[in-house]
This record gives sequence, C-alpha cells and structure tokens, in this order.
Amino acid sequence: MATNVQLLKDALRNEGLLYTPQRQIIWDEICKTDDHRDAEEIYFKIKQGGHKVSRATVYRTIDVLVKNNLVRKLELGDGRNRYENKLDSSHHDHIVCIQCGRIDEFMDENIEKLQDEIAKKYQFKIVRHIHQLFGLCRDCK
Amino acid sequence: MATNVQLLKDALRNEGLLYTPQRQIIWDEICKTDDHRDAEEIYFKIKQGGHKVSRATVYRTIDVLVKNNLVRKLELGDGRNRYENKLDSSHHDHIVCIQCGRIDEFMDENIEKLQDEIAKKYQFKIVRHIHQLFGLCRDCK
DNA sequence: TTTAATTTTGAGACTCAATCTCATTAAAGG
DNA sequence: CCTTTAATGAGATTGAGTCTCAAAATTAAA
Repeated sequence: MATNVQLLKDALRNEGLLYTPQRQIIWDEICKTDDHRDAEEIYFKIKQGGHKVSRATVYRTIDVLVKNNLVRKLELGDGRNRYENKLDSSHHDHIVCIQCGRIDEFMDENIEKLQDEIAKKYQFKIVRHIHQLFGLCRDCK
Repeated sequence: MATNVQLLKDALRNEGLLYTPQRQIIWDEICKTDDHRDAEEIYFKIKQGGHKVSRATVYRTIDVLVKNNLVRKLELGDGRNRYENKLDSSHHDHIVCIQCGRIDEFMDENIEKLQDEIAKKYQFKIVRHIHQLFGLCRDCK
C-alpha cells in the first residue's frame, strides 16, 4: 500500500517526530478511502487488517496529520470527530443527511467571498470555518 | 423572575409534559443572559442561586427547550454544547475567537440564499445548518 | 558493535460531558 | 383522600478522547 510515504515523512520531520511503521499504517488506512470516518472506525479497520497499532497511537497520529494538513477533521457535533484524507481534495464543506448519515461535499466560491467580507466587517481574522447543511438527502426525503 | 411562563407552558403541553418548578427555574436561568453557556454552567448558576435542581433535570429540560425552539443549541466542536435563549433573537450564525472565547453573531441573507441553491442542486431538504467562523477577534489578532 | 540517551508504543487508567436507572417524591384527577 | 401517572435526584454508566508510565524500539555516541 504505502501511500504517499514522503508526505508523511515530511509531516513527521516538520514536527520533529520519527518515521515509524505504526504511523505509516495509520496514514495508509486513512488514504484507503475518501469516507468520513471516526477514529474508532479507523482503529478497528487497522486491527481487522491484521496490524497491531494501539488506540493511543491512532489518536496521537491523527492529530499530527490534521495539524500538518494531510487530514481534515470534521466536527459534526455528534460527539465523534470524523477524518478524511486531503490527498487530492480541495477545500469543501459538507451536506449531512440526518436520516441515513450520507455525507456529500459542496463548495461555493461566492459563499467563501461573503464570509471574508463578514470577517472584515468584524475585524476578525478567519483561521478556519465550519459550514454544514443538515437535512434529508435525495433518497430520504 | 418568571420569564415568559407561557412559552414554557406551551412547550411542555406540546410535549405532553407537566409544568414544574424545576423546569421554570431552568428556563428562567437560560433567559437571564444572552450568553452562550454550556449545560454545566447553567446547572451551577442555578445551584449558586440557591435553587436545588439536579443535573439530570437540567439536561432533560434543555433538550425539551431546544426541541421546541425556545433554545438554540450551539455545537462548537469542543465537546461541550452551548445554549442560548431564542427570546428575541432572529436566526444568526457565529464567529468564535479561538484565543479569548468571545462569540459574536452574524447573519447574511445572501449566504442563506446560496445555501438554499446548493440544497436544491443536491435535491436536499435542509433542516438546520451550522456556519461558524473560527479565528482571532479584533482584540486578539 | 556495544552502550547510553532519546523517542515511541501500548495497556489500561482516567477525564469529562452527557445519559441512564430506579427508588423516592410530587402532582393530577377522580 | 386515594390511586395512578409523571418528574425528580443521586449516583452509576457510557463513550470519545487523553494521559501515564513501563517496556520496546530507534538513534547517537563511544
């Protein structure tokens, strides 16, 4: 598998951390899909795959990946954070079906612009934002 | 104090629940400020005020108030939900300072419209949305 | 190399918000 | 009143996430 080994190595070097098999396994697992999975799911998938990596290491490594922009953290407000790799995805926000859990992505340049204007009005420097639409998807309404 | 007794009574009737002193105390406490407080803060403020209401009742009652549109639930993704009364506030979203915790409110009719368009494009029925800008406020940047 | 110093890992304890349980208390409605 | 039904509260439980610390692995030094 070994997806984007170099990206991981760079992130680790950037943090002054060592490149280890466990960290590679975790990064590989996150790269395997474009799903929005929580840490437990990722942890169990790794276990299922026959690898032995502890829960603590999974959480610790995900934090590093998020901090170094390899992974996006999704906060849906239900007490579980989700994660998705940022390998080839540009910025986007999320549409979440409250019935079936399906998560779609959207991006609107105009909304981004309006956001910046609002920030300016409040003399606020935006570091990140969350924009999520909750409701019923095509198949659930 | 007894703020908007009728609104509470209506919400409770709507849910088939009884009107009780504890529920009134909780609703009063939430109406006292326009802050965005978490359940523990509300619980302790009630305690401080000399009233005896259990934590369980606070959480249970807040849920009813949220469900009946008397209270807005704010999910900032830090593991604690905040609540604000909806007495005289119209719809708005939030700007959160990651340095000092200050929370401001904003509302942009154009963003709302764009949101609706996106929903239409995805054949999605929006039930609620979260739009939060995180960063540094005027005094922190 | 062999040893010493440093970093990482993993098992399980711990935290904290939130929920659940169930015995006790309070209220409604004859 | 008395019976029935609902609400309350104390404390147990859950669950995601974090922390601890001894053991294992890696790196650097000798």
